[in-house]
Amino acid sequence: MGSVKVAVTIYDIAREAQLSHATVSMALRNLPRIKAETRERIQKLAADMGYMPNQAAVSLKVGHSKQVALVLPRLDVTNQYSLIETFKAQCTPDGYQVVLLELPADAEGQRQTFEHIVQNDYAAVAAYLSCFQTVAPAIERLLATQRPLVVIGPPQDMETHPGLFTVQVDNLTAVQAGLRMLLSQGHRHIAHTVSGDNDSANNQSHQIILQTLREYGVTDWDPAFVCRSRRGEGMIEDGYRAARTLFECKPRVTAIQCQNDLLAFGLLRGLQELGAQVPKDISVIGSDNMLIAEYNHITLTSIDMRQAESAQAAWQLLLHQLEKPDWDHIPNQVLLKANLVVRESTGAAPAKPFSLR
Amino acid sequence: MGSVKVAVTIYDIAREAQLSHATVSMALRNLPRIKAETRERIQKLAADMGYMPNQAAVSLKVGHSKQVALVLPRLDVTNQYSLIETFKAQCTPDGYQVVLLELPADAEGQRQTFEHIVQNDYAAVAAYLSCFQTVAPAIERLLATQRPLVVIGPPQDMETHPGLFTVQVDNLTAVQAGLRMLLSQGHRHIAHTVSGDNDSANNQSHQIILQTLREYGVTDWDPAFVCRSRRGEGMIEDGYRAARTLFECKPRVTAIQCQNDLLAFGLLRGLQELGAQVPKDISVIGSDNMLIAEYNHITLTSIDMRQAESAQAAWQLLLHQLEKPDWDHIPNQVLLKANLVVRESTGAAPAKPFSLR
DNA sequence: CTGAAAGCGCTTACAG
DNA sequence: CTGAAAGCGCTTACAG
Repeated sequence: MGSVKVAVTIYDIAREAQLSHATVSMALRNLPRIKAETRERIQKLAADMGYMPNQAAVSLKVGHSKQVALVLPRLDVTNQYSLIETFKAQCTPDGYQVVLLELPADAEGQRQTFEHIVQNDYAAVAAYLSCFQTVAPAIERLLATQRPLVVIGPPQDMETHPGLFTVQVDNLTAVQAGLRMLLSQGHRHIAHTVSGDNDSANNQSHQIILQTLREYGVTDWDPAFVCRSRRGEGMIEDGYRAARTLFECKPRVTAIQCQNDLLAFGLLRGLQELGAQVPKDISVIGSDNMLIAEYNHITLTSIDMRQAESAQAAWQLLLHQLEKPDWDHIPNQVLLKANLVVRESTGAAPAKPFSLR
Repeated sequence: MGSVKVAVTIYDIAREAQLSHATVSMALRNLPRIKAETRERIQKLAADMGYMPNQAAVSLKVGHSKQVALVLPRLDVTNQYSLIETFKAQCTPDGYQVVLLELPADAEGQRQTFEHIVQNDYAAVAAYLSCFQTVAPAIERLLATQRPLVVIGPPQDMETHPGLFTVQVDNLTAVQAGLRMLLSQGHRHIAHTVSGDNDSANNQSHQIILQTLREYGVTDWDPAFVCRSRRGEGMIEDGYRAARTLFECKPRVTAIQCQNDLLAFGLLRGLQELGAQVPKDISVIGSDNMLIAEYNHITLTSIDMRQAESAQAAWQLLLHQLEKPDWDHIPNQVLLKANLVVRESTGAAPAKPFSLR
């Protein structure tokens, strides 16, 4: 039988130091009330004994921890890489630990995740969302706990709640810029991937596209290209499959705007296998501007969603609220604009649209 | 002033129900000791009042939570995607919440991360590591807390500790298989990327390569191609830069084995810009078998690190230990073998090695 | 400058 | 079947 080693507590230190546990607590927290000499003695003793504060006890007493939850919808993290990195790089120096939570796709899983957050005393919460509506009930629940909460993401369907901070990344302007570029290059039959999901960001992009096409007099063409798009890496495969379907459903297509770079990568491979050349036969635009977009065989025109800046803004909002809470204030909101990054995958419209065999 | 809303506790429910808080607690935990009628009444009341247990209090009392920490070295998660997904998919049905923690590259950051874990009552911990030595002190610290801990990863430098479970993925055999394939295809001047870091997995791969080359009588060639390789997405860029250097440092090279798919992707782009064709002029092997490897313009030969199976094995070990702890047992260990997946980026050696302009 | 006491919200023996 | 009590490890008024 191994001897059961129990964690050392302030009581153990107190006994050893012949002091009260309250004094030990204060000494460890470096309160000036305690004589410098005693403070040092205790701190040394604590270190020697391998003392580590029990955060559950601290949490229970003070009502919150030094942990910040970063909630992400599926960790298809390549495109969220800089978001996570930047967020972490900001929190750490301020003394907070970042904990990542994946938000499942199903409503029940989302409920559970937010329940977990409510039950554990996170100091603050940042959630990256591509669709607000589905998680609205869960968010509501969190808001009741009076802890700083920021929602980051493109959706324009975000609701304003007192106490809810938002960092919105407007991608509609960039989507429109991409479309206008294509139109100016002679494209008329431009497809836009739409997912079956209730993804508001995607829906809004589509509305803008419809509207812009109309402005340019394109009325005999339905841009909606419905294709399955799982979240996460599976999207690559979905894009791959979509290549063939694209020409079947939209025979005259010469350009396509994808909702995601992963989908675009899969699509590029699919197009290659069909013998369609990019951008000679068909132009492709992605979204998220993953680093790999810049290093692909055919570099990918994409939309930079300003992940790093979002993370920065999000943490600033949270930190401000953590340092001087002000709950009866109008919800604070940061707006960023996504950028179109033009690369090799887009070009002049072909004289004749590509067709299968 | 908004009214300060305090969370509802079992005392609030007790008052409302005219019962003791102990009874409420037991009723909520569904103990059969409490009359079914009262149980239901209380549970309904709790739901109506929006009661949520304070996990800090529970933790403090019972000594651990229902959270499992999954520690990953940098969330360059594309290649860890299936690991995370599989792990989560396993824990959730068993009633555990997975929390992701990123292990920083610096020793101090690693210490902090493990300190955080020790201080918070995670039920169990799984850590994916590519190098054991650097985190050994931090692991030591964790082991003292007597909570199930499993280390997943390729490093063969893992130490055995009582109470430490390991899931080792042997990639050496696959690395060797890749090399032998290249040799059999006529390659002799085969490079292998080595990072400056103290990455034991990488070092061991290199030893195997040296040895295998010697077995095949290749003694006039140093395979070591030192190239910077940051972790995370930056690796793509490092690979891109490496293309030019490769031909400068290793003029007769006809094949290269990369330590990571991201590095390989960057390299492929670099090679393309230099006018080197893959695999006609040079063969490339990656590692991790990211999904995108299969959909690249030139599909990438890579090494499948069996991430999903690792995650599965890891959770099985943890769960077993959580259900019937047995600390005085010899450390349990699972061994998986990585697979070489051959695709388009490798082929017969060229008659004449490629050279810059 | 230090200590005794109360309390954060829960669970679990121990009585009744 | 239910309740009163003790205690998990801390922090923070309140006394001295």
